[in-house]
Amino acid sequence: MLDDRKLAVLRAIVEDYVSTNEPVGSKALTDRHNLGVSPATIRNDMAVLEEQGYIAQPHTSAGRVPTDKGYRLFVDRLSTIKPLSVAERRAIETFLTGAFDLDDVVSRTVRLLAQLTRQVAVVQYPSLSRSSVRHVELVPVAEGRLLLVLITDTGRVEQRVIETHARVSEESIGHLRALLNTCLDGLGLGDVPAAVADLPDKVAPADRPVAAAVLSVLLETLVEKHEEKIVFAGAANLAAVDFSQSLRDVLVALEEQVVLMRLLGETGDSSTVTVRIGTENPDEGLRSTSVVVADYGVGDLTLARLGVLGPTRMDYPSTMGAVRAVARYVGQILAGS
Amino acid sequence: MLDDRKLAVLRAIVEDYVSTNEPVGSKALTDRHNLGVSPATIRNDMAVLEEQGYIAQPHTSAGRVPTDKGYRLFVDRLSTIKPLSVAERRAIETFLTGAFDLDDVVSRTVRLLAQLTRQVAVVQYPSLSRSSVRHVELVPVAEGRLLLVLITDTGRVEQRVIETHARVSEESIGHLRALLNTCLDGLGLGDVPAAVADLPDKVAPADRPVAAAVLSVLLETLVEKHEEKIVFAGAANLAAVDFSQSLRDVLVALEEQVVLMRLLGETGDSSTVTVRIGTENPDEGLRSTSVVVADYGVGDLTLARLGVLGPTRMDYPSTMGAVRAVARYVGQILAGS
DNA sequence: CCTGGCACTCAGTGCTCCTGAGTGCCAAGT
DNA sequence: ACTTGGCACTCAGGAGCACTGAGTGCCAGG
Repeated sequence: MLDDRKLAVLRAIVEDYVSTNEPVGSKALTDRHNLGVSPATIRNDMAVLEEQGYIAQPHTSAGRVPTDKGYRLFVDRLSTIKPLSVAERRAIETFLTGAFDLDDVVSRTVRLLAQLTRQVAVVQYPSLSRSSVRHVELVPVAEGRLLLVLITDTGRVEQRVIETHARVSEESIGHLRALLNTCLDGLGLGDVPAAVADLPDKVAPADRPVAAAVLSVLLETLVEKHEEKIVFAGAANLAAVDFSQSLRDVLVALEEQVVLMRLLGETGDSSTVTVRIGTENPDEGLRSTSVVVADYGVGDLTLARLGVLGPTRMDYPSTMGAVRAVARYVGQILAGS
Repeated sequence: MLDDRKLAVLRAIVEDYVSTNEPVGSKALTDRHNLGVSPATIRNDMAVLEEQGYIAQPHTSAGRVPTDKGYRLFVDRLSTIKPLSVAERRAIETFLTGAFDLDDVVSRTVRLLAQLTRQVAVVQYPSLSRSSVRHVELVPVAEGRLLLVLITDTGRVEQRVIETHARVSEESIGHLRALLNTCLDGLGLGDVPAAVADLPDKVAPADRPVAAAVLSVLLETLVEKHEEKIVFAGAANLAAVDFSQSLRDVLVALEEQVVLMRLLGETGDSSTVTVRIGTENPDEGLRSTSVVVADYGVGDLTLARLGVLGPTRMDYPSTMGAVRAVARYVGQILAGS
């Protein structure tokens, strides 16, 4: 259906259009790439490509521009992920290794990725549900108030205040703390609800009300924080691109946590880097953008996702390279800390 | 120098320009405001106002536009802060009262303020240094590792990992924890360094190395986190305004923590709401924006600042009203929790 | 199947002209 | 001394128009 030369033509069109941001014509193509044929031949090929929906003309007397379908083909079959340069790798390393807590890792990552790709970077916090309990702590903070601190093996720390309505003795707290830790330590957070179910029976009857309060808050925390936090950076890079009037829509979308979730979330398959192009995006305001997403995690365990959002007209190979590299490094950093 | 009518003219110009976003001419002024004089008279007044630098013409045959100096006069002498409507107050209340931790309060606040003013909202986290210690907790998380958790009376929780290089007995930890809490409880964070200085002497000799490690991390935390966190929201509202090509500069500025710090920070005086207009701003990229800032805190204690950033052409009375109201409510929320 | 040639299309540019909002100034009125 | 109507002047922005040139589609010949 599409012979090799036509694919080469499509590749050339994508590359040229990405770098110049102008519709590319048959003449320009033969000049810049040595395809070994004349412009007229190219024109025939382009006519076919257009008929199949891979490219389009903004207006009759203009060159061709790749369609979403064209980019899709390019990403799937005509390009390979471009590894980062040594300098870039080193930059990542030095930039990320200084981080001292999870917030810091995430905020550095998102800024780094934005800078590296000159686009908008999006990073999801390591999912609570996929990590496991390292420690649970109960701290009395005031009369009738306890603080529950939950520390996970990914370095995430959640804290919540518990209203006990009654004074609780140091001793009871000690018991509860010990009980919680022996039962939950090392448990995957997803398994906590089950493990918690039969805990009340093991508590001295006098402490039951307090235990109930603590456990309900604990479960609440797991559920609530399951709606995972996502941050982004590099919005300024959007202004550099010409988004006609839809820039506003894109910014609005970025500020919606829910939209960001979907943005990263719905990539089902397990390849290293996934790309969603233009109208493949679920969200209305992001129809003219593409998203490059990768999982990150420790070892085989996927903790969360990160990615980059930019115009469909983006340098996919490089962006994919950057996203993949950063995802790997973040995994290493998390594993090491 | 400027009689009452000239001031009225300036006020009218500001109001009209803010609402229409178009240079306002003498005719339009007499039509929309009943000033009781003819356009010709207004023209004379406008000539004077222009000579004094309060207004300017974009080009010869156009109406007048307020200058930064004009807005300044308007804000200082020609307008009063406009209180929010009842509906708006209620919205604030319902929006903020659901918050369950500090992060939540801040993130709700910033989104609320952005929505209320239809501009970019900026909120600074309650400053660590002005709050005081509610509780210090030490938790062993692994062989040779302790977690230090610092809880302040503003609900802020800081945690850091301490490498002790050696196993520490539960007992030693208990001692240290008790010691820290008795010495530091209720202390302003600014006073902690001094109080910490003579702590090592009170520790059993065997525990000295551990204590030293803990204290140094504690001090580090105070210093590092003193660089206070600032968040913003509502960037999408910028796109609605026409910032010529400087939108990019504004976005860049917003993503720089340092710039945001300065933005909120350098308002010296103690009036409820301060306004910085256009070129009064320290930062290069924000020369065409104005900032409306207010302190917030509990009682007389100022904890931090929040504010709004928008085009110099903004509705100052309403914006100031919204900022002031939100600042008060946040104070109440923080006091109540 | 490729190629050169040719007629055709049309966005973008530069030009002029025109309109209308708005000004500044002046001389007359209160 | 201030206000006012009148009037000439300015100039941004829009409409109309011709021109240019990049780019196309198609066809006949290699």
